[in-house]
Amino acid sequence: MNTTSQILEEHGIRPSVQRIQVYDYLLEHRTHPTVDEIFAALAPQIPTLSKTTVYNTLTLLVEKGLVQELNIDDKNLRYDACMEAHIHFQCQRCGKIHDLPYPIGLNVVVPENFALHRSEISCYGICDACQEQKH
Amino acid sequence: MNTTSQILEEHGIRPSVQRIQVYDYLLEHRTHPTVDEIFAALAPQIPTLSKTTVYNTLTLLVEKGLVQELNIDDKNLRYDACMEAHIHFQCQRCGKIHDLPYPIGLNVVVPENFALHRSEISCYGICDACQEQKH
DNA sequence: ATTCAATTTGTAATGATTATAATTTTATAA
DNA sequence: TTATAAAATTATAATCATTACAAATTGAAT
Repeated sequence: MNTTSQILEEHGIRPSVQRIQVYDYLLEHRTHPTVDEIFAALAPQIPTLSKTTVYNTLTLLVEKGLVQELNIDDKNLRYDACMEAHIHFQCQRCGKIHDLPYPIGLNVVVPENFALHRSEISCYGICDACQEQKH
Repeated sequence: MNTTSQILEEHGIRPSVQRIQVYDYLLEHRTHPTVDEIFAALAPQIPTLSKTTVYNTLTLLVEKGLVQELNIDDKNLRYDACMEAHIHFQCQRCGKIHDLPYPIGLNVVVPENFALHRSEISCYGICDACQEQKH
């Protein structure tokens, strides 16, 4: 098994404490957190941590293909360390983002003269937990 | 045939000059414009126009189901008066957003206890025009 | 130990969006 | 038509996520 540090190195990222912790946080919390949430979670453990570093680190992780950036939320960018094919569902009541399986048989195709780098499928509605509380 | 004014009324929107022009602009410009682009285009024709009004109008048009709000661009919200099933492609070089046909046979499904209101498919890559210029 | 590059940090700037309150317009009805 | 209330628009200020920038720190290499 690989340590987080090794995974970073394999992807050409020097494994600083900050980078390890940010990536670890994303690996362990599949909540699609915002920058603020990541910063708030790590700040106690890394007292000198700067929010700029969280931004820089996430940009780097995305560039190196370890993390994906989600545009699903119109307020904040969100980050996801799961790179397997899946789609997202944001609850319009609680705001939480849930993973959903990738639609079977779906193959996003673009015209010949377009080069497709990535695609993102975002769903919006009311999640299971919020449905129950309805009243 | 229906005038823009009539369409607005049918959707419970009082057809003010500002609302007609914003909606008309979206109907005639399938460029998925930002609020700023819409404002800049209409300001000459409506000298007193306020950007707040453009925001308010777009929110209203979205609420009433005449326009959809796109999260595809991480910088700005974008608006689209086309409500037919289709997906979007943003060029990572020029930033333009192109319409693409909805993938055949695709049916986005969510678990039973989730209520799906809408979904959005966003593609990223290099568009046809930018491919050619490559060098 | 010294030097250079990479990384982190703090602060300030930017810019999109929202909040708020005042003003104007529109509809209604006395 | 005039008075009044509601709706819509406007201008301004506030908020807040993100980016820019420069200084400080760390790490690696000679």
